[in-house]
Amino acid sequence: MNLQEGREKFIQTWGTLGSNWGINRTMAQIHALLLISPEALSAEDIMEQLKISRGNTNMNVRALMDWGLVFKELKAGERREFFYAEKDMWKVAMQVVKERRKRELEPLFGTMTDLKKVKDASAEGQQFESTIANLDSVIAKADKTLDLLVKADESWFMNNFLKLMMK
Amino acid sequence: MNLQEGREKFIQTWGTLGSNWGINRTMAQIHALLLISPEALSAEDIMEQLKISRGNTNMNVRALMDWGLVFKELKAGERREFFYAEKDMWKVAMQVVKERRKRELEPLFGTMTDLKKVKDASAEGQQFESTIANLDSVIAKADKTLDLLVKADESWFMNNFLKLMMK
DNA sequence: TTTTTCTTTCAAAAAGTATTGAAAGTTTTA
DNA sequence: TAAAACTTTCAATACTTTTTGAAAGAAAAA
Repeated sequence: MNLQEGREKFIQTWGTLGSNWGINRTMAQIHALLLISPEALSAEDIMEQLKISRGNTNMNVRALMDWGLVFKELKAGERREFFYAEKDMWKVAMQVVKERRKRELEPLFGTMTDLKKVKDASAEGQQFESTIANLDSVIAKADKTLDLLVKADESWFMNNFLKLMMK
Repeated sequence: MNLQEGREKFIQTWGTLGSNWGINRTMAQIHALLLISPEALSAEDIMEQLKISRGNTNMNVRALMDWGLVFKELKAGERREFFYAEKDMWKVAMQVVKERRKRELEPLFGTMTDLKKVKDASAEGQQFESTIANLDSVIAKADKTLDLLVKADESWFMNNFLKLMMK
């Protein structure tokens, strides 16, 4: 497998992986392309390399910036914008965890609070209450663990401790 | 919010959550319904409660069984099949982790092995090699961590240790 | 064996999601 | 100010995924 084939395979694999996890395939492909590009790319570059339209490129590059995975670079004497990706994959993983926690876990807390208020003496009510209480405790645990993981990334000690644990 | 409203809200929330994570919405809704049902339900029950077709019900119940989240129950003197869900949400989470690891991480290893073979002296080649090597190490770390987590579930000591850590 | 009851399959239709490309918007340059 | 160079928007279109329902299959009952 030569470089060109490798690049294509990586872009396609990352795209498939993304769509398995509820992330737009093109968004993941642009991310992959930027991850393996040594220099920041313009919208035009991305359009050409992935053979996608201008609109599609623009939308997905912005989404990637929203996720905190891609940044703009302003080149002196250049009018157009260039984009580059965070390339430290541990940081990428932490950023994704952080964002999904914010976007999905946080709204869930509100819903769980509402659902925990339901009271009903029937068998169905009992099962409902018990499932909700149990789920709530698992969600709370997951949240604490993810928080610990993300914070570890910002603390030298925990960072090393975790890396040791995962050896 | 009364029981009926709570049940509907839970089913809808679980469905949305599932589809955010690349899981068929209906599959997640059937799972939610079974999670809050004290008794095992027949295909007919599921069809009625979620207002979906027989084919859809059958396909998604089977998918849930494939995931190891739902089981068949044979009732004495009853011809049709009944279905119930594992209700311990910690076990549910572990089962999902286990399955996704098997379905997605394992095939990834093969691809990474191929991609690691690419050698190219150009700047693009250098960035490609470095991104792939870094990604490979993060994936390997994640895999070890998930393995630890799943195994912990089966070990009394690690189970208690982890629960303590996540306090 | 035939009928009944239930499960499974799958092609067609519907619903949902992503993509295009042209037009409008914005910023810089002349 | 006007033109040029680029970015953003969005309605129409294309594509993907899900759902339906009728038919076929299977197992139990008559």
